[in-house]
This record gives sequence, structure tokens and C-alpha cells, in this order.
Amino acid sequence: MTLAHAFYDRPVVEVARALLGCVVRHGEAAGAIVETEAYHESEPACHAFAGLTPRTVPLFGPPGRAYVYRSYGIHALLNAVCEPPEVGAAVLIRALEPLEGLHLMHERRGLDRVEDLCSGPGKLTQALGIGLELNATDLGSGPIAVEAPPPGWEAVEAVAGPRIGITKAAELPWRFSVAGSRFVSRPRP
DNA sequence: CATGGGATTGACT
DNA sequence: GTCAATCCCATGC
Repeated sequence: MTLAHAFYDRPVVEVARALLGCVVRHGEAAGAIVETEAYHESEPACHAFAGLTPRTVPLFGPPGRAYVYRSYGIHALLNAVCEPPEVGAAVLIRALEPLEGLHLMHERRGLDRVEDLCSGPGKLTQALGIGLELNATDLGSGPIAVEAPPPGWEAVEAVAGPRIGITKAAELPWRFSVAGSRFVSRPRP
């Protein structure tokens, strides 16, 4: 069962915390979210800070859709659009713990270690086979599905810290990760 | 129209 | 620890 649109229609920082433990699925590959970051139009690290441009159209669309964009000309990064359409905000999915379709992930990533399959925003899109063509698709009924936490993941403990890899508004503690997880992109904040 | 800079990763010193 | 790869697009002339 995928999450309802109302799940995403609230403050983006709240959604970033609530997404920990939820499952991202694309085809036969799926993983539990262990790391997220919140982005909001009010701060300059967010793409929506520039306002409505060709690039940010999905961010100003309905909540509960994907925002997939190319980073450094190489990687596709997956976000979940949040808050009402007039507010540009999204949660960056930074890391997953692989649950299903491990053979596909190994194949796509060309690696053996399970900890390396989805431990980064560019890695997990490669492992799940998510590309730019999935930008703006619906996370409730589209090819990418975001589901409620499976048994054992309902009440994971969250750790908050500063966001990673940005130069603007880096002081905001808008990164959330599952306490003690071996599958986050960096050691505990 | 030209330019510069990333919400990164992996290979190399 | 350092650094190149690679391309969309926001910005400025």
C-alpha cells in the first residue's frame, strides 16, 4: 500500500523525518529509507529558491510526486515533492537499506558489498534503475512506489544533523538518518 | 549566446 | 586526502 498524497502535504521537515523506514520500490527492486534531507524554497540550497523555472516545475506541482534531476552531469537524484503546489519543497532520498531485488542491484551497480548498493543518492537511483524519465511521476500510483514502513520499521529512531554536499544554508539540521544504520551515505552525523 | 557551478561518485596519490 | 567526469540550466552580458 503506497502512502496517500496527504502524507506529503505538510511541512517538508516533518515529511523527511516520517519517510525513514518507508519503502521505495521500482520494479522488482525495493529498499527501506534510512537517510533523507529536507529542502524548502525559503532557503538557498533548495532548487525552488530560484522560483518557478523549467527545472523546478515539478517542485511547484502536487505533493506526492517524484522530482528527479541530474547532478554533476552524471547522477540522477530522487526527491519526493511536499507541501501544497504553491510551495516549492521536497525531500531528497539519500540512502536505502536493500530489501528486495538484490541481484538486480548488484548487476546494475557492479559491486558485491550490500552496504555499497544504495548508500548514497546517486547510488540508489542506479541500483533501482530510476532515471530522469521518471521525473514528475506519481509516487502513489506511478512506476516508483513509496510504501508505509514494513514490520520492524514502524518506529525507527531518527538522528538529525546538517545536510551534506551543499554550500548554502549548510547549518540547518535538516538531514535525518536511522540511528545506527550501516546503510547511510556517511557515518552518523 | 557564453559561462559557471553543482543536493556525487569512484579512482587515484 | 585530492580530483576529474559530464551536462542541464540559471545567470549575466
